[in-house]
Amino acid sequence: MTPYLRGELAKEAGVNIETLRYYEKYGLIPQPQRTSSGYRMYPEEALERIAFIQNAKACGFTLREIKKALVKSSDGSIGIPDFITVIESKMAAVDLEIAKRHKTRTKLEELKSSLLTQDRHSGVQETLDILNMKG
Amino acid sequence: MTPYLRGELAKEAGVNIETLRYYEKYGLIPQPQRTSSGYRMYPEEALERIAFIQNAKACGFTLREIKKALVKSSDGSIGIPDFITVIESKMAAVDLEIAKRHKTRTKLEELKSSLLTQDRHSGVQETLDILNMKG
DNA sequence: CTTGACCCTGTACTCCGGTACAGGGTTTAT
DNA sequence: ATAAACCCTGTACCGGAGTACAGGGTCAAG
Repeated sequence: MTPYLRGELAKEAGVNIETLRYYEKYGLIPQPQRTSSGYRMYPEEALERIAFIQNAKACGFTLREIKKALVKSSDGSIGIPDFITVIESKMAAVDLEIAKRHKTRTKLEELKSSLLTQDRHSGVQETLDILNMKG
Repeated sequence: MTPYLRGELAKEAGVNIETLRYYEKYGLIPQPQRTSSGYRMYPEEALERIAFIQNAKACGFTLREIKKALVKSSDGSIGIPDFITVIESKMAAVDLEIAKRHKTRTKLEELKSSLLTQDRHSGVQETLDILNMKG
């Protein structure tokens, strides 16, 4: 099965075929070998690399951050303590996002209950007024 | 004080001056009257409209959704029950986002503790392997 | 030997919510 | 009268993560 052509790898890894070209240009995956006619031939490891990227993405890392991690790791210049710092700041960012969404949810609940306790015959203007409240 | 020029309204509403032009083109705020020389003159209501938009944005509505709501409300064709449905589906969406972020957080925690319990002399490859785990 | 499915390249476009800039006109104060 | 501080327009750009398309080349099957 290995090596994979671009379409095969894309299918196997569950990403769009163009994404592979994008990642390559972005520097997230190394330039693969080519056939004599210029077709990309990906080794088995490419599949793991893509999986790694998807996983890191799912952890909330941006491609830029993933790239940095990959580059640093090939240097060997980053250690576990640094990595933990990165993870901790990412955790803090995620916490912030969660808090923000909780606030949003509260707002929405308030809005909903204002609507429910409102006069049955009031119109939309009042709805807008409610949404208009500073809060 | 009213009517406001564009810069005045922007300052008063706490948005960038260009945002007003953007909202106007987008159809979120009506075309204001103009002076003979073409300057926009916003009525007092514009301020409320901007506040409404900011508020709805803070509730997690996109500009597109806000526009839809505004358009419908000027029709008079949307009632409170519809609005409640909209709010509820937005709440569900927010809940989903919160859940997703909780999952992310868990992943990050796992990753961190794997690193902490790891052999002090292990390198980055192991770290990458951890991130590489399906999960 | 032609058809179809693949591959190559570069470039442009998508969404979202604006922001910035160039090249002018106007208004206000001095 | 002139400078500063506004305003006008259209258009391009930002970041993030791709996606789409045009205009070709290649490979395997029938």
